[in-house]
Amino acid sequence: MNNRQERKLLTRQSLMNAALQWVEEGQHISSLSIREVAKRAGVVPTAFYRHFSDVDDLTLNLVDELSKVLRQLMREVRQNRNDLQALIRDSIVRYCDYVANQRVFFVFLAQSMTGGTPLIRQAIRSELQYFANELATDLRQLGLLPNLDQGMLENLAQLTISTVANSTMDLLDLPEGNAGARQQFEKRLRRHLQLIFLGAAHWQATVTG
Amino acid sequence: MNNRQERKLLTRQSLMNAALQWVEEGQHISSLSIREVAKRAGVVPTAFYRHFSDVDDLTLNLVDELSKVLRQLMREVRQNRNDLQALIRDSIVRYCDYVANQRVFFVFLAQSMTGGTPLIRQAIRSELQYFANELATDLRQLGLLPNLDQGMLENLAQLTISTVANSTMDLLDLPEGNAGARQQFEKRLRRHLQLIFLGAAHWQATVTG
DNA sequence: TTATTCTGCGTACAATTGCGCACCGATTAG
DNA sequence: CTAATCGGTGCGCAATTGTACGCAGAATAA
Repeated sequence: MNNRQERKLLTRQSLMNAALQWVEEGQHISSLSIREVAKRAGVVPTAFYRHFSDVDDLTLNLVDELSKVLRQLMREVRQNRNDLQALIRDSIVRYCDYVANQRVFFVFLAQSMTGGTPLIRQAIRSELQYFANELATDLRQLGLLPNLDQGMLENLAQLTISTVANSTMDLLDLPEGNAGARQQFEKRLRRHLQLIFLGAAHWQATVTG
Repeated sequence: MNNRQERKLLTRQSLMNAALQWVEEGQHISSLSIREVAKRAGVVPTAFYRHFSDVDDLTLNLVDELSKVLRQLMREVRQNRNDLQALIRDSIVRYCDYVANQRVFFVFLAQSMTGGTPLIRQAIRSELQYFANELATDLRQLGLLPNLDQGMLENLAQLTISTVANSTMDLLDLPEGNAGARQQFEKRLRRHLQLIFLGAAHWQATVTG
């Protein structure tokens, strides 16, 4: 047979996919049993333990795995532009498209952001912080917002990322195939980001609290 | 014996408290079984069905129940002020205090916001929208931000509410008893809200996208 | 080659699960 | 006072759960 590591990685992927499938059916990952996920992966229950110690462990690895993919997405969404308005608009459109095409993915992450163990939540928080840092770097390089010091730039980036991240569940819950609702959502999110960046553009030492 | 309805309401409360206790122990509400919650409530399993059809039903009622309490809190946090900066600062402090004193409460709501059934998520969304509307009304009455039309005022309120709501999980995950981290959190949230309201103050027809 | 190390399989068992049923005793309605 | 109502009890049963144990056969190491 093939390389043993490959085989192992394959069933590992099967288990992870089975877990995502569970989430896709509207279930919460925490209500997934070892037997159930093993059955869906086409594996005997005890085989599960060759890969993960329990469901929480699987979940944590799933977060790590999906984080890699997310970073790839973020690299694609990043784009050099000088027009902040167009940047906001295009980024939103791209992001929404991606979310729509990778529903399970984001449902799972949204669930885990508030539902997992503290360890899992921490992992997702780190990931969001990573994105915020990348955004802050981009914004600095673009040279817009020269009035912001490093600290405020980071605050701005954090707020931006968390605003987008936390709007994701709303996006996921939109009735599918309803283009109107989708456009309305995008417009609202755009307004929110515009508000934030407008505030950033006017930030001065005036606010000292 | 006492009034029958009172007795019934009492065990109903017991069941709800038992469910919250489950969450308090770090478990997710979706992994709660009827037998478990009944045991904790000091009731036989089948008695559960006299009150709820299943755990989802209990969860939904729990959301409704807690929403009432939340509205009460919000009324307390509301306060007439003319100084926007002080309003932001004080509201944050009050909110954080409340969250710290009612942990389970908010952990449960945060969980359900992303983890529950679509119905439950919808219920929480409605609640947040209610708060946003109240905030919008308040802002209008305060007469600050006369430059915003009704639509943008609602956008501002939505963004504010969701920013606070979504920062709650971060607050809950702060190491307890660490006043420094707590202050740092409050400062960050304050900066975020300041950014938003600064943007609102400068909002004009300039942005038309 | 031989020996070892894996990975998945099958069985097994006690604990827990949802839920149906009959029952009982107190409250309430007539 | 009588009878219906209704919330809680107790039992039972089939299904599902976590996890321990030994086994087999392939990949790897010697």
